Amino acid sequence: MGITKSEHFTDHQNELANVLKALGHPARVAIVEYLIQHKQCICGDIVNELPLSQATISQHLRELKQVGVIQGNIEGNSICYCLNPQVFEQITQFMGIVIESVTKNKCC
Amino acid sequence: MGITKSEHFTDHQNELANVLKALGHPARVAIVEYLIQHKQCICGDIVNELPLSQATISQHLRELKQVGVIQGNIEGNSICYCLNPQVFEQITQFMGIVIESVTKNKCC
DNA sequence: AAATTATATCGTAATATTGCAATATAGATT
DNA sequence: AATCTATATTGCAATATTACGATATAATTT
Repeated sequence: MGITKSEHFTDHQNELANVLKALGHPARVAIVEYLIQHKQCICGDIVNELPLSQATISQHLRELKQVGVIQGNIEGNSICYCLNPQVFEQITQFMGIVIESVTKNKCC
Repeated sequence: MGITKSEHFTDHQNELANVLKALGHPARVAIVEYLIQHKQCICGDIVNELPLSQATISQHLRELKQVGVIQGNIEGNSICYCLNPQVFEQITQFMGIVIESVTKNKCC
C-alpha cells in the first residue's frame, strides 16, 4: 500500500500530523532556523545557504507554505518569506498538554 | 533520488527533524493522544482503538520508540508503553524560540 | 508440554518523498 | 522588446514510507 489512511483519523490529528511532517526534514528545519535568525528570506538566500538545488529549495518552501509554517509576499521580482507564528503556537499547545500529562504520573 | 542528504545538516537539525517526522503521521498522533488520556498502553490497546492491523500498529510504536517519544517496559507477557517527556520539552523549546523570534517583528 | 496470548519481524505491494536538470513564468532592467 | 533575475513547475529516477498477511518469538496458562 503506502497510503496513509487519513479518513480514519480526526481533522485535528491529520492537520497536526501534516504540520509536524512538514517540519520533519532537516532542510526545512534549517529554513525555519534561518528565518529565526534573519526574520525573512527569498528563495535565493536559502539556495546560497544550503547544499541543495534551486528546484529542491523551492519545493521545500512550498511544503512549508502549504501547511502555514511560512507565508510569502510578492516583492517585485522575488517572494519574501517569513514565519507564521500561529502554527507554532498550536504545536506548542499540543506539546504542553503532553508534558502536563506526563509529569503528573510516572511511567509503567 | 529520494534520499535525504542528512550529512549536510547539523546533528541538532537531523535529530529534531527525526522526532518531528515520527510525530508527523495521524496514527502516531493518535497513539500519543491515547497515552495522554490513558497514561499507558499495550500494543493491543491501540489495535483495538485504531483501524489498522496489529503489524502496522507495532511498526508505528517502534518508530515512536526509536526517536524517544515513548518508552516500553516488559511486563510479563506484554510491553507497557508510556510517553517520554524529555523529547516534548526539546520540541517545545524549539517552538518557543520560533515564537519569540516572530513576535518581535512583523513579516515582510 | 501443548495451547493461548501478546508482540515483533519478514516479505511484499502500493504510494509518497527527495532531489535535480530542464524548462516555464513573471517582474525588472537595459 | 530583448535580456536579466528570481522563482516555480514538470518529468524523472532513486529511495522511503505505509500497510498488511504470514510467520516468528516469548511469556502465560491450562
